[in-house]
Amino acid sequence: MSPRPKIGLELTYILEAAGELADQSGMQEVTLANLAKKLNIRPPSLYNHFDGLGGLRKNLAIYGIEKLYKELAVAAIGVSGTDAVLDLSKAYVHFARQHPGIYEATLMAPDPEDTEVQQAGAKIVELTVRVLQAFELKGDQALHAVRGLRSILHGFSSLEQKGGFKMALDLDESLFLVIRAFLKGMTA
Amino acid sequence: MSPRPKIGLELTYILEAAGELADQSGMQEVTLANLAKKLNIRPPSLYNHFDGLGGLRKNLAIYGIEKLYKELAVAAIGVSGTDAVLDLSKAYVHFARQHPGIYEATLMAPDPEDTEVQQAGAKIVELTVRVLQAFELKGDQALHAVRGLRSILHGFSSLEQKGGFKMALDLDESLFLVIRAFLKGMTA
DNA sequence: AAAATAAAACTAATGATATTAGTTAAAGGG
DNA sequence: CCCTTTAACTAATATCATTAGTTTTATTTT
Repeated sequence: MSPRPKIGLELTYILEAAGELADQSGMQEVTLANLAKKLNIRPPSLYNHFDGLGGLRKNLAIYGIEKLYKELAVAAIGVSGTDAVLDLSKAYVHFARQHPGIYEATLMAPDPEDTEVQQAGAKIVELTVRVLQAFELKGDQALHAVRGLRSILHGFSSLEQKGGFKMALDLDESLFLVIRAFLKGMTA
Repeated sequence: MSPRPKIGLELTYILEAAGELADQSGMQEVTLANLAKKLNIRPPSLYNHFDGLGGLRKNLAIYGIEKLYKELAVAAIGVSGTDAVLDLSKAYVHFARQHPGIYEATLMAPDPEDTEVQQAGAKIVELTVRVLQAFELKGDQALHAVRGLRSILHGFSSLEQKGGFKMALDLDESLFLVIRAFLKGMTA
């Protein structure tokens, strides 16, 4: 009933190529033309794998969010409390530094409200919730704290990437100080 | 020596049109074609005012940063300490909500390292420094704190805009709680 | 007032892009 | 061995940014 399977594998392969393109040259260079050139096929052939440029962006966003989640998940293993949050934070900014294009893609889905995109992001939220559970925040406090931590991590990564931090001041030190202050103030 | 002056005014007028376009339809819709249509001129005519699409993005970024700065500056008048930081934060997210496209443009300069873009951004950094001065942070602490506050404000605004906060939970309450926790932890 | 100048519009043409339509080759299931 | 489906292809179209060269027009200068 179906010849030439391995579609799932093929798509992953294409997304890996797109991810390399993004990391090397930025998201504005991941066009169907450039991606096709890298894969040695003609641009229209890509429509067999996803729905045009928008489809590519959506798939690449999900691919990136899941890739980020995997790295965050291993960073959160075997630690708890403040250390767990710091390790998670370190892993987050490390990912953004090592994969600037993929991280950028993470936020460039044509429709952020799309179910699949939301589901991928929800896993990171859940992970953050678990890591913050050790602080025994009561009621809505826990949910507010998740928003706060995510804001810090995304804001810091995004500003660092866009060259927002000009001072000659250690970046990781800034991050750790902010995270520690946030946790201290949240639990006090 | 010069006919047809008023270039400065013209450019501002064009940027206002581009800003409306951005706020109404998002930055992906601010193309030279769409902008020219809105202004009732032909796309090549825009090259008399700035250097192509990249030039438009750069100018719109500066325009947006300065517009944001003005609103932040008035919000920081007549208040000090925690209240000043909260008012500044409120004004920041309010701007991002009211002008999503212009806020987006703020981060879409072709070269964030560009001198003019950096200078515009520096004014916001200086304002943040002044607002945080009441906390009498010692040494590098003050600089780290500026990075922290900017990370929270940008991260929160960006995630809110991209639909990152799905929980039915008051947004402003989250922001104020995070800011308060950050300040408390920073000064403790 | 007339001429010179410079800004800012225009038309026309080019190249890159995404996209659609319709076609072809090939691999695996029946 | 044939059929079906996948995934490639070619050809054509529309939109976009951009460049080159031209024209209009207002202001400045003579």
